[in-house]
Amino acid sequence: VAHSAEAGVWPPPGREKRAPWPHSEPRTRRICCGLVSPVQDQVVPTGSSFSRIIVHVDLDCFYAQVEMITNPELQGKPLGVQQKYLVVTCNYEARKLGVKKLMNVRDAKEKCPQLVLVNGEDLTRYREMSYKVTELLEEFSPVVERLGFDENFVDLTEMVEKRLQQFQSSELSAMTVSGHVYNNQPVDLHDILHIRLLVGSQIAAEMREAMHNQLGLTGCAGVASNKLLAKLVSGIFKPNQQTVLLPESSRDLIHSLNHIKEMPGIGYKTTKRLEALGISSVHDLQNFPSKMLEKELGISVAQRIQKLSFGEDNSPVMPSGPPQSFSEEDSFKKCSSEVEAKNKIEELLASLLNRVCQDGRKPHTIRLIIRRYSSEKHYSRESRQCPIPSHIIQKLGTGNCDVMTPMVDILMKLFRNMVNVKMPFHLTLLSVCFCNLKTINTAKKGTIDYYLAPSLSTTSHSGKRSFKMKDTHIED
DNA sequence: TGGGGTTAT
DNA sequence: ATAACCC
Repeated sequence: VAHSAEAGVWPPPGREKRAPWPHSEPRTRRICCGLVSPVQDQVVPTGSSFSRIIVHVDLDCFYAQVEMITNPELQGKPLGVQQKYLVVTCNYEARKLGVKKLMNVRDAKEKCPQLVLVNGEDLTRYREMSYKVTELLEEFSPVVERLGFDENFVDLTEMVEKRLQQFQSSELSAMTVSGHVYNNQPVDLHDILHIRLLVGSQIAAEMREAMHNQLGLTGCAGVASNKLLAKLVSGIFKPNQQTVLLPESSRDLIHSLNHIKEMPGIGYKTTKRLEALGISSVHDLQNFPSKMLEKELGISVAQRIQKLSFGEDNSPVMPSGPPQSFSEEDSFKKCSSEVEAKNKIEELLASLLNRVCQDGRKPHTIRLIIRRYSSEKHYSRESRQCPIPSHIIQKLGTGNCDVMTPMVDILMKLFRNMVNVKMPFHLTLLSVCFCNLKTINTAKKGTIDYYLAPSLSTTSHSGKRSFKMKDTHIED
């Protein structure tokens, strides 16, 4: 919330207009009587304490679980989910036999000849189940942030406060934790922070119960005072267990990390740069001179990750709402002709059109992404994007109009803008992305909303355009 | 490494 | 448009 502190409102600017979807409950809210903490410069709810109660919910081997629900005969057998030549995830039977995530299919079969493999390149069922989980959690409390398909953060601060207000003081001595306590730390029922975290652990248990009863899914949960700590503590007891972190054990938790690369928020690149500075442990990062770190990484990254090293994370749980983009991609050994590329692009686009149709909102931008073959060189993608012409946007929801042909034409223009088709080329990935999604305008003519609503179909009479001007220009 | 996602610059 | 991060 740091960037919206001056406005003093929830949610931060830019997120508040997101559509109420998949159901009509508000996805955003204003924290009642919010105030700005002089310490953290953050909007927080008023109440007995400034500290938040956050739960991180992490499904066990999610794709494998979905496959076992789809085909119950797979239950009890070692199961791997395959994408191309990789086992991207596997169930616990397979893990016991030595199969690891992202293991080569050949290595996995060698380790575990009985391994059953199912193809998981089509994410449709995983995506659908993923949103069912998020929706279920939103029923507990509307502020839910997705991280990938199988993890969610929920801000339980208000829910815990409400439960405590209903509480009889006579019940206090009977308060118990649900699940594990990190480090087996004793609970102090006189400590309000402990009490609030215990209530959080009870809500987390109810969430996991609901996931199991209503969706048949198991998972872990971690309860703590911020997202970083909740995420770290959720993984302590696996699978299908939960853990709460009491404040006195925060230091132990972050120092249980063996290397800074295990810190969520410190990725591949930052790890390399830190290592070049001689920083490899959490301790190293804590003790490194702040000014020097800022010079090396920039003030933003430096301050953020050094706070992380102390277990501090003031980032709010942002309600994810409906997706910001839809994409479909396919990787392959080789694509070296325009016809080949066109066929692949048509496949990707067909799937995307189905998805975008079901969503109801309309994308206003389309993007084509490629990966070129390069021996030994690391991972780089290139993309071109352009606005979707308004006459095509209009046709998007409507069934029998052919929207494929003009869209493929646009995509092939983007393609030729990136790839010189008169020269030999070698691609290993194609991806099509719809983004800049806008809700259909339901504002009534003559109302304020009608005139304030961004135009979806009429020509723009003002000089201002809502899209960015660096979009590639596609001539008809 | 796959097939997705997000935000910041 | 790219680069970083997440799963």
